[in-house]
Amino acid sequence: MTKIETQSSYDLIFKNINRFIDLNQEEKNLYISLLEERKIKRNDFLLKQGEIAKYEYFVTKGCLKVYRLDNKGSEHISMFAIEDWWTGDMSKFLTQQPAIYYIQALEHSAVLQISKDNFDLLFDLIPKFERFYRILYQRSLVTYIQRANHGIALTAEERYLNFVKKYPALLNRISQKNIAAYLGITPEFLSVLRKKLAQM
Amino acid sequence: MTKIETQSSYDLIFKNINRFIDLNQEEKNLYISLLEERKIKRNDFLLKQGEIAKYEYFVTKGCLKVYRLDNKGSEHISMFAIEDWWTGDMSKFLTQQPAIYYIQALEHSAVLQISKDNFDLLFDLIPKFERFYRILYQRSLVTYIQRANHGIALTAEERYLNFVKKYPALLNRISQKNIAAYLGITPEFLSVLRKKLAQM
DNA sequence: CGTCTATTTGAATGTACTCAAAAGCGGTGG
DNA sequence: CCACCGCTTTTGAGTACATTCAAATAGACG
Repeated sequence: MTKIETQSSYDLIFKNINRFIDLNQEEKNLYISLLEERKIKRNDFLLKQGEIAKYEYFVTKGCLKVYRLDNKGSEHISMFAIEDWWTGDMSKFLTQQPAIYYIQALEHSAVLQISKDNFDLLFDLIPKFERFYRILYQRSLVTYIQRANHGIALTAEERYLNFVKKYPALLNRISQKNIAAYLGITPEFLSVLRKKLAQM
Repeated sequence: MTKIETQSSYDLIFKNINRFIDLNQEEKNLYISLLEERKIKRNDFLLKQGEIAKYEYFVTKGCLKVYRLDNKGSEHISMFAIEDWWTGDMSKFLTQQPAIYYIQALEHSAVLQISKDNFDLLFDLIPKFERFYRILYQRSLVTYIQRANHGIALTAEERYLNFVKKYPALLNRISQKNIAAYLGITPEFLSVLRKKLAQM
């Protein structure tokens, strides 16, 4: 039973990787040997600000938020990560410095994590992964360029409508407070917006 | 004379690429054969919204802005690109669809451009470039994640101060109108902010 | 030098925030 | 499985940040 579950979490990550590169069984086994499984209970942290960002994560179950606190103590969510998403504090993972982000579970969750050492090793052992990450980062970049532009160009209402359209599955899974922190507005104002939009 | 100038524009791009990978002379020659040189006069366009985004660009001289127009006709600048920077409309370059961005020269400029066909070919001919772009995109991603967070978390004043700190060289090179369009504020309000900051 | 665009200044307006308090909902322990 | 406690959401009043529109001044390029 445990074995079947384990197998299925690897199935998910290989299906993800297989979008861009093909791995043979030997390469898959090698890759698995570089990963660690980890379960996180609701509200627990995968990473806290100030800790060294030792790992990058692939979510196999549940839902997490990546956020930071500004100097006034307000929370700003950088991304939500659900099943089949990659996450981490990339800037500090690369340099192995203290993280500026918190990563917290919004539901009971499970991830596969890879350490910086193994990440570096990966490219030597299986050079194909250069291609995988090249394409993965390319796509992420497109998303973040758009998000950056939306942040400065759209009103709160337009950003909310865009979120609803882009991530309908997250709407019923994430609290309004967290959605507000993702959109960069107060929960009170999101409440006002939703009321107004419902009346239209 | 022309030959020396040509040589120096390639020097710049190889110095840039050499940050992450080493190329031998044969590989360099092959790479050069995939590039095209192009000069753009001040105010002319490298790309316009609606045109197919055929190329990615490396700036060897001058300064360009990448921007889009919203439904009200307001300009939103995604990035400035000066010497030694890569630019283009990445999302539409990858899919070879009509561009959503304009790319316009703010000064008389020169670029090296690579077509999508040659870009795809590049990874087959010189697989090392997977690594180069993996690292390049990784770093760009860090910048854009931060820019996305700043857009929703910081006030206009904080974003301006951050710009001044991060890109001091661009301050004396780019008009306030364009800086305002980059920061997502009106030129009038930037003028007010600067006056206030000067008095402090 | 002249023209066109950028910048400054000010008044009125709109968008989003803060603070406070009430109502609603959901997870946890019993 | 239910009831309670704590957190989330709603609602409202007052305020701050940033925009719009208009007009005057300054500055840059051909």
